[in-house]
This record gives sequence, C-alpha cells and structure tokens, in this order.
Amino acid sequence: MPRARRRPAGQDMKGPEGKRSKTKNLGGASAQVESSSLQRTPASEDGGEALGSYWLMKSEPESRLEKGVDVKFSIEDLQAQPRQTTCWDGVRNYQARNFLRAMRLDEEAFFYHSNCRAPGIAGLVKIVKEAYPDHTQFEKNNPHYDSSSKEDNPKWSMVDVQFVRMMKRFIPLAELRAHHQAHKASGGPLKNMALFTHQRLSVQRLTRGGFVTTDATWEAHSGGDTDLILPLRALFGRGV
DNA sequence: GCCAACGTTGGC
DNA sequence: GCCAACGTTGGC
Repeated sequence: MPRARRRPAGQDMKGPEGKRSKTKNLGGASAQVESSSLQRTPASEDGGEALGSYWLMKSEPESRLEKGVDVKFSIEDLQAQPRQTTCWDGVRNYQARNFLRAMRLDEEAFFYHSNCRAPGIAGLVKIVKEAYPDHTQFEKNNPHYDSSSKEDNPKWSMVDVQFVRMMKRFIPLAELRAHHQAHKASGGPLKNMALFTHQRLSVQRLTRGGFVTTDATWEAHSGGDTDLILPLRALFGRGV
C-alpha cells in the first residue's frame, strides 16, 4: 500500500495501518478539491462499473518504522489475522480514499507487496466490509492521526479485506513492468496500469484501461469469463 | 543507502 | 494561482 502502511488488526480492531500507500496528507483544503475531482470520474469511465471493479492494494511486507510504529503487513500477516481479515487503515491520500469508498462487497483485489526485496503481486483478497470511518485518524498516537478531521465529519475511510488465496505464482514487479512497457507500444491491456502511471498510489482500480483496456480486449484476453484473474491468466498463463 | 518521481506545502 | 522547497514513496 501506499505507503500506507498497515499493521495487523482484526477486522474490528485497530490495527493495521497499514498499508502503505497512502500518502498522507492532512490538509483540509485539498479535501474538497479532491472529492470533487473524484465525483467527476464516474466508475463507468474506467470501465469498472459494468463488470464490477478489480483492485490492487499495496502493503509493505518488511518492517519499517513510521513514527515509531512498525508498518509491516504482508499477505502472510493477513492470513494470520482472526478470520484472515483486517481493516485497511492509514490511507491518507484522497484518490486512494475515494477508491476505498468505491469498493463494493465481494469485489476482489490483488495484494501487492511494496518497498521490499521482492515487490510484486502476492495474492488475492476480497472486500468484506464497505467503507466506514478510519478510526486511526482520531488517535493521537497513531502515525496517521489527522488533527484536522472531525468525528462528525470523518475525512478518511477504510474497508475490511479478507484473504482469498495466494497467487499460484508470485508475479514480480519486473514482469508486470515488462508487459507494461511492451503494451505501451502494442496497445495491450497493461499499457495504462496505475502501478506505473500513478506509481505512488496505494489503492488502485484495475480498469479495462489498466488491465484490460476495452471490451474487445477484455474479451480477447478473458475468453468472456469474468473471473478476476483471467486478465492475469491471459498474460501469464494458468500458473497464476 | 541512493535517488528519481511525484505529491504537498506555503510564500508570494 | 504559480512554483520552489520539501517530504514521501518505493524501486533498485
């Protein structure tokens, strides 16, 4: 995640903050700017709506201290949580937050390991609770405390995610990048993948412009099946 | 540990 | 509203 880091916590616990990705910024003025820009971008614009959206969420699998708190949270850490579920707290970037708010129950996300020895897609998780206020924004000792956020109008949100499975084969960043590079020339499905075009975004939507560019390419790459991993299978084979 | 990219802050 | 300084992200 962004560097949003997270740490473990059970679904209703507090905890994780983790994921990284996020960038925190706590400014107030920008909040309104951002949310309006979000609303300007209908989900259908990136193709997520009709078929449901697919997501990519970054988390740091190796220890790193942020204001004295270890933000490590790997997919193995998620598996070790009660019900293999955690709340995705700590996102402090408006674009990422808006994606959290757009997530719907049972949609799946790729769990991406970032800022580590082996960056890449490690597994699949699913949304088991839609967006609700991120309690860590009100906790003064939390690294992601936001003094500008009010309880009666929380600025930041989180969702709960549950482990689904590991990828059959870990997909390294380098491999994704190689496809991205090739697709920029060929017009392939990864040509606009946010992992590369919006590198610092910790919560990303895998749109048809990112993984599967258009309906036509979706069909070509998925064989008409809407299984989340088909886009990846089309690219990497049955091993994922 | 380095450093490029990029988002945020704040002076003007 | 511009933009330079600064801080963070995150691969290498």
